[in-house]
Amino acid sequence: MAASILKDHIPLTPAVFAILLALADGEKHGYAIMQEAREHTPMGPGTLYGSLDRLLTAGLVEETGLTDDERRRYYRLTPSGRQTLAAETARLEQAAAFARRKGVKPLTGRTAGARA
Amino acid sequence: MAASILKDHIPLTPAVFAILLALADGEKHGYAIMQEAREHTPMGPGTLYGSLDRLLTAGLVEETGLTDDERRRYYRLTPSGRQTLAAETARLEQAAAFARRKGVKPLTGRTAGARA
DNA sequence: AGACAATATATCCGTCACGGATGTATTGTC
DNA sequence: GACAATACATCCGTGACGGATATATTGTCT
Repeated sequence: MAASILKDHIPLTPAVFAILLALADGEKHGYAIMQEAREHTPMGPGTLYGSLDRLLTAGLVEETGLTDDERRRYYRLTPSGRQTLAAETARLEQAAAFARRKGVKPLTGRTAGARA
Repeated sequence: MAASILKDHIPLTPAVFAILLALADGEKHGYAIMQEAREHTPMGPGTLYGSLDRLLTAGLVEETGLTDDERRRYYRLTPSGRQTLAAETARLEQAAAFARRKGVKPLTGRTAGARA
C-alpha cells in the first residue's frame, strides 16, 4: 500500500515544490538548490536545509555520496520524489485551468512582470 | 506604487489560493467556501476562518453585507483580490510549464486522478 | 602574504499559518 | 420534541518558514 506515500505530501508548500523542481533536471548541491529556488520563491538557508531534512526523511530526496568539492553535498530526486513532483505539477496545472474556467483573466500591463 | 500590495502575498499558500478560487465565480458564504475549497485541498474551519480574517485585513476579500439567511455571511473578492488570484494563477502556470520544460512527465497509471 | 568577499553547510529560534477540537445557535427533518 | 446538518467562531498545539548566526573553505584583489 505504498501508493499513499504520494498523496501524503500533496499539496506541497511553494518552498518544497521549488526545491524538488530545482532537482528535476539533475543532482545539485544545497547552495545551488537554494540559488535556483530563490528565483521562484523567497528562500532562507533555514528553509532550505530544514526542508531538505524533511525530504530526506520522507524519502523524496537522497544524497548521491559523490562530490567534486569537499564542501558540497549533492542531492538527487528519488523515484518517489520525482513522482511527487509530477503529481504536484499536475495539480498546479489543474488548479490553474480551473481558475481559467472560472474566468480568471491573464494579467495585463505593469503587474504582469513575472520572474523566471 | 500600489503594485507591491500584490507581490506581498505571492506565493499564496494552497489554502488561501483555494479560498480565493472559490470566490472567483461569485460571492459565497463561509461554509460554502469551505466545502468547495475542500475539493482542492484539506481545509479545517480554523484554516478557513483564520485565512478569511487575514484576507479581509489584507483587503483581498470583503463582506457583501447582504444575506439570504440570517446565519450566513457572504464574501466577495475585491479588485485587489482578483488581481492577486490572477497573478498567482499565472505563477502556477509558469511553475508547471517550467517543470514540463525540465522533463517532468505527466503521471501514468493508477496514480493519475484525471485523464489528460 | 594578508584581507575580504563569496561559497557552502548547518543550527537556533521567534513568528505565524495550519487545522483539529470544541462551542453556540439556527434550520430542517422525522 | 429530538436529532442531524448547517453556519459561524475561537482556542491552541504542531510544525514550516526564514532571518540570524556560526564555521570553514575557496577565490580574488592588491
